[in-house]
Amino acid sequence: MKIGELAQATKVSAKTIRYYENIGLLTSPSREANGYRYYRLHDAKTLVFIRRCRELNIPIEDIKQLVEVQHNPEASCATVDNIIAEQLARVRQMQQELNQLEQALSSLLTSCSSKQIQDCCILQSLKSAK
Amino acid sequence: MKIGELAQATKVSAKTIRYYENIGLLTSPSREANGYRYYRLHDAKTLVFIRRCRELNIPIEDIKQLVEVQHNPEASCATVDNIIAEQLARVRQMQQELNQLEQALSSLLTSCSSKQIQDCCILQSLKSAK
DNA sequence: ACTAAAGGTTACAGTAGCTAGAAGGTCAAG
DNA sequence: CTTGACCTTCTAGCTACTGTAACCTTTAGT
Repeated sequence: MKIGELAQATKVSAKTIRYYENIGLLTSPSREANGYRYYRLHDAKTLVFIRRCRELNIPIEDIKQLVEVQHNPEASCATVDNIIAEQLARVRQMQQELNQLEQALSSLLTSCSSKQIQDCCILQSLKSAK
Repeated sequence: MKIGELAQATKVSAKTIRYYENIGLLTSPSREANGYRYYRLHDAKTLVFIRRCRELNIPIEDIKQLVEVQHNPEASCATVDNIIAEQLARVRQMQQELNQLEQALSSLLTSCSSKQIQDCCILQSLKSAK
């Protein structure tokens, strides 16, 4: 299949597919006589795997490892485990930070009933200490 | 004060201060005879305001508006209100997405007790449809 | 046969918000 | 007089793409 077809099949844009090849996340496919990239079913599978990982916000460098580790089926499962655990920790950290942010912003928003900048409580809050 | 002193006083790195000047978030300060940047108290206040906004993850373009609007104290408060409301909406959106992510990752993590990649349930989950 | 649209190719630049590094000038202390 | 801590400018790198330009190939319609 050509890159456009692969893009449609996997819901990853052609641009992104070329980008993934560029950075070495996808192996370079063979080319047709006209220079067009020619993909097999296997490539589609890999690409869908990659898309799922990206939807989970797993960084590309980690996805590289996940893809590579699948090439030797006797490798230990620990790598996979570690990567997922790390992502989970990252996500939980972000959740905490976002909760604090939500607090701060929503208390800012409820505080101001002024019409003019000079009396704006929001700005006052942002100027003064935490 | 020189840039290093300003950096210490505001807890914004000198590098970042120059960057802010570059992108037009901070106005260019006057220079001493040797070419060093020379800052006043006012600059420190502005910079602290900016730091607080950044801690709330407010994008630089929005902070620009918040800084500018303070120059005419009779302007309407609505701009400020809108910006904060927008940020809050963004944060709440991210909270939702992160919650889903957390769900997905933590259910992945509890699922695998295999030792070898070929039997790894995590990879299996990532390969199959949602 | 001609043409226009829809695909493909490369390469370079831009996004956000910095951070790191190189190569050099200035200043105070020992 | 030299060392070290500052300061200066400029360029490049980070993540994960996306946009744009300039060009080539294939396919469908007239």
